[in-house]
Amino acid sequence: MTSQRMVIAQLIHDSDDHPDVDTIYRRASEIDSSISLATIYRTVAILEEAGVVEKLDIGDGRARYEAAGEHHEHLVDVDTGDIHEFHHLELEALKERIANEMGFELVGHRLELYGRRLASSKTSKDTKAQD
Amino acid sequence: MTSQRMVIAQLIHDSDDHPDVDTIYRRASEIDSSISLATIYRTVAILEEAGVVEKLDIGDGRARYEAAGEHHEHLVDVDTGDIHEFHHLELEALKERIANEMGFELVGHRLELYGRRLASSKTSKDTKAQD
DNA sequence: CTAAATGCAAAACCTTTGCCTCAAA
DNA sequence: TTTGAGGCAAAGGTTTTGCATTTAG
Repeated sequence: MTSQRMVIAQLIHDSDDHPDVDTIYRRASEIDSSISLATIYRTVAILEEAGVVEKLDIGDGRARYEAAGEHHEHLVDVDTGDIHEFHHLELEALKERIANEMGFELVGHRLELYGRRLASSKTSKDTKAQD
Repeated sequence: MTSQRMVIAQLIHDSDDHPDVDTIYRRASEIDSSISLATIYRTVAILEEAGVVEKLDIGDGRARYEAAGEHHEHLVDVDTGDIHEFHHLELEALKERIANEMGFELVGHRLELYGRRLASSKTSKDTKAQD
């Protein structure tokens, strides 16, 4: 509705990395220098609530955000901090099945793999699992 | 080595829930009222480093700890906040395989499922997946 | 015009750290 | 005694909030 909100939503949508709030703040400031940190926090909360963005927690103590959409998982390169996305149907199904086996309906999940690049794949920076 | 450290280690080992630092602090205080919060933080960090306890992050902004040992995953009941543990070999293998497919050696992972108890299982409070 | 959103600054939370004291070996 | 651990309180980093002001509809 407001211009700030559009700037922030657009910005997250255009980001193909996984910016934390401070990064979003800095990028938003370049577009509208009057935007405040508080607005970033309030807006990402609203956007998340609305299902427009998704919060990501890779365990470094601050929230990251990405555009919502095709749900994918994240593999964090422990040496570089790079986040690689992947999508795995078998995994999706398995999570669901496990929840059901335990008597639950799966309403959400959080998964991050932490890995170190194998020597044999050092040459390919963009190896992806089935996607 | 010190009495405080033993109290804390013992306490976490005896807890079958997943206490956060403040809870550990309160429980430890009952045993030794002179223990300080700083010591809890320093000690859990050391115990984690030593592989004696494991840090758990269920996304509520504070760290929880449990005794290390058989690695299991957690399913959080979104209605009650209860944490249910499960162990699933197929999942273990799949995570490893996905990392490898992406050219990584899996060095860690984090998984939580968030679920709502199915009506059909409302009677059983202790349903477990294969374990 | 009216309600909602923003900015600013203060506060709330969890966690870490400096420094001096105390305890273990 | 000597080194490491603990207590206390202050500081750090991230996120939230109160309140007055501005903006959208």
